[in-house]
Amino acid sequence: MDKTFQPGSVEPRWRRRWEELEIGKADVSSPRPAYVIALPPPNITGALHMGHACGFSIQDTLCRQRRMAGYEVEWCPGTDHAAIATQNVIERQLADEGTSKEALGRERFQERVDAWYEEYGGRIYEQMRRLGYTCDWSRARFTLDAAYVRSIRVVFKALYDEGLIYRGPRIVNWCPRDRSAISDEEIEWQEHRDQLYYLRYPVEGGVEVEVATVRPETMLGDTGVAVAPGDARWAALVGRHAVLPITGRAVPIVEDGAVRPEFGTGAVKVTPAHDPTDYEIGRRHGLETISVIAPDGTMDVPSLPQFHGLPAEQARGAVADELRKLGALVRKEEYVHEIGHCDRCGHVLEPLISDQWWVSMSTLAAPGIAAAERGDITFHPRRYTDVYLNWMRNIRDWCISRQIWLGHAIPVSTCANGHRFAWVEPPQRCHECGDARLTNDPDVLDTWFSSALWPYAIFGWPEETDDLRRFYPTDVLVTGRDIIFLWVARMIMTGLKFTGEKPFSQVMVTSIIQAADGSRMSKSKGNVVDPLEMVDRYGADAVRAWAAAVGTGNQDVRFDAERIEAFQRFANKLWNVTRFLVSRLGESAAVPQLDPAALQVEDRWMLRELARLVRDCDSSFVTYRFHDAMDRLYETAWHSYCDWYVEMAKLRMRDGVDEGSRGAAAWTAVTALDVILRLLHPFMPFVTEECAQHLPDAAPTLQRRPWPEAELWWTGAETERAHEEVTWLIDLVQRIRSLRQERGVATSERDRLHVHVGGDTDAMALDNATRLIAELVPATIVDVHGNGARPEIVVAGALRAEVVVKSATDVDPSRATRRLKELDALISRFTAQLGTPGFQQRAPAGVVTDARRKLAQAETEREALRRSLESG
RNA sequence: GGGCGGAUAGCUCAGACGGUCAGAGCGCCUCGCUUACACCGAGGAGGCCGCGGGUUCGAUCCCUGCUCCGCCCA
Repeated sequence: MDKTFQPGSVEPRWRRRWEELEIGKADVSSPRPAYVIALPPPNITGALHMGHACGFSIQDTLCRQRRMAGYEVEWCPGTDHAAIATQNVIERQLADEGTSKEALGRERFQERVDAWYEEYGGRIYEQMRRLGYTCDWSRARFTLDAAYVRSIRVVFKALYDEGLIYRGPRIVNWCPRDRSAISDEEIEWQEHRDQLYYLRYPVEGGVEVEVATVRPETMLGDTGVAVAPGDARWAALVGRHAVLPITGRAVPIVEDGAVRPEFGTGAVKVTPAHDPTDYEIGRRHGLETISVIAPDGTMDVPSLPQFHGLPAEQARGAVADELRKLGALVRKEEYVHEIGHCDRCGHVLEPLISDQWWVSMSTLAAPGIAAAERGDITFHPRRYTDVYLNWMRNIRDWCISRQIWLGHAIPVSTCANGHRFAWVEPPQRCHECGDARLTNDPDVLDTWFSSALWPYAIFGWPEETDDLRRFYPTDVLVTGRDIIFLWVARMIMTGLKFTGEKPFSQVMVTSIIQAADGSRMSKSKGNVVDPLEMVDRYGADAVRAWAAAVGTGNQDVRFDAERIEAFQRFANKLWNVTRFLVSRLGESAAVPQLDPAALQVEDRWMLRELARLVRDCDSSFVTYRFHDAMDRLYETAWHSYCDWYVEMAKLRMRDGVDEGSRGAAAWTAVTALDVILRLLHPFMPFVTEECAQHLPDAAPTLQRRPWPEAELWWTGAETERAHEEVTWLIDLVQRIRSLRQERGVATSERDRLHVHVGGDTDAMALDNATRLIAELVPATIVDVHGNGARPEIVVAGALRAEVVVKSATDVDPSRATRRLKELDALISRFTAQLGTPGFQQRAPAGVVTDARRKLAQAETEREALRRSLESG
């Protein structure tokens, strides 16, 4: 065995083994209970990022644990066609080649897309394998698979025929670069420093109204002026008309609650065609909607050639100049505000009126709200239930059409006679009149529309497949909170609607991984961390353990590679303690038969620690708090097991000691390590497999070993007693070590320390305590009485040690004095607490007796210390 | 404008029926290459648990106000 754990050489071997054994492949006909996770499909052409590494690692951990616990696990992987992102990439390529998709035509464009998928599709699967994920690759799905496309059309047609999908003109967030609508959830807000322009419009009757705007160019499309209801500054003007400069249009002045009186002058221009709030105001007051910006983001005002065709941003200055000439521009001031950007391409969004397809959401939302309210679907951490419900209760209709070429065509045709209908199979004739002259809708569906069916469409819905019967509904969905609305809510709504069942019962929301400075990781900022680079540097186990440790908390995390490095060391620690056992017991030796009578207190202490660890891990899986599990595993494996148990049992594992005692130590050491490795395996699969392989009775993979359970006797009364006393002993050893170092005794000097151990113990014979102390401190134990030295008293629980360091003349009372001060503080604290009026009556009995016991203990120790000081 | 979350050791973060719960990792200081591990071991320093009120026998934890910092929605 190598002296250090080498992830680079170990990992490929185990990945192969798992593939050969088809660990991830689910058997649809097995009698075991099913446990199912649908992987949130990453972009097929994308690369794994830290967010994936975090969420996917957590899913693999869940799956590995359930396999060990006896479930038939189906973790269905898949990829998403990410329409806009992919189209952007290919359009850039075409531009580099000096051509465009329009020049290519739809068919040849599609060929380019297919070639791109061919080349890059599945690359992300390879990356996932590097991290040891055990998805069921045999069932991998892609959102453009023929069967999947059919599922989408079935859903679309059903919603359409029911009247829940409609088409109509509305204001949408429009991306001029993608030439497509974008849903509310896909907007990225960024702060901009702009100018706030104050404009003066003449009002009928010789007065004026002054409005403030950051977009003077849109005034060409103004159809009103609005003020807050009851605003005294403008009340006199309400109901009259303002006359717009440049266009000369007369527009009404109205009162509307959406106007914030503190903004600008309290009066605002209203451009219903180019601002969502103005659109609403316009609707409320019956204002005209005049569009002045084209879908490409340029001004569309043929009657004003000086502005027509200018990009809106340029037109802003031009219009402002003209207004200045007309004396309508009062002043400008700097103004900071947030502007929506397309989260796919980053371009500034332009609110525009356009014809789009919509899903009416309120009827779909109601069952989704009820399911969460009833607790049929629960979120972890719990607070996300409220986030979800809040959004669902205020849900707005969903714009599902996108004006791009790539993706699922909207399955709607219109015949020459004007009949419009939705279809599942591409039609030859009109469903109503049979006319063969059909026009297909040119738009495609929002990618999230297809994702909304993911948990059941992957198993073949609407066909009644075996997979669907066996694996749906799924158990848990693991994802980041940024797509609770985009995706989770929509899966719940369509799942309930079309399968009659909730698509999953648990939603596990993982932390978002931020850059080290707390900003968002993004390619454009150049601050992304590549998970594979982390795997290369620290090993896959370290990256996965990190994911568990940071991924399930309540908070977002700032990325810190040192945290990963800590788990690399942990893997090495496990490796080395295994190496140590193997060196003492021999490679693949049989597990020694246990003779319970030969168990020592430290063995029982370790078993009790193990029992607690098993219990804590189990509860962490129930509550989805993996950071707790990781914490406990790290602590128990490293500190309880390596630092204390193995050190205590070391002597007994040498040759030539009593066979019974040696056997009990070996049994306990192997049992404990085996349990730790199995508990840790879902989190750190590689190192645990590799270590377990060197232990007796190795299985081909830990995935075929059962999830550990604590034996009842590990927590029996005898074990409890032993555990308590060994805990005292550990405390005592730490105090003696501390004392020694304060006196400048080198760690390696054992001959100069003299200790006499006394006290009242039940489970532990004093000579046994003496043996352990000698080993652990380490020290040579002699009875200090009668040699003239003045001992210092160290107390822990019922154990007491009289310690002489170096010669008697060296004794420095400062330590004892300091400890006395601590004890005094402690004693006065408990005395005060016990003496507080009401405490003894009102506090729970346990707290009171606890306080009394601790007070008594502190007093005992103080007495002992005082005596030792006085005797000197 | 509305809603949510956060503020704990130098850094990154845990924390609990309200009662030795003030913790971990990293960093720092002092020892030590003791036959598993220097990717290590031993010891140690370091915190008015953001600020002000309130509830309580008792508050870092509950309530309230404030100050900063994020995120979401409009």
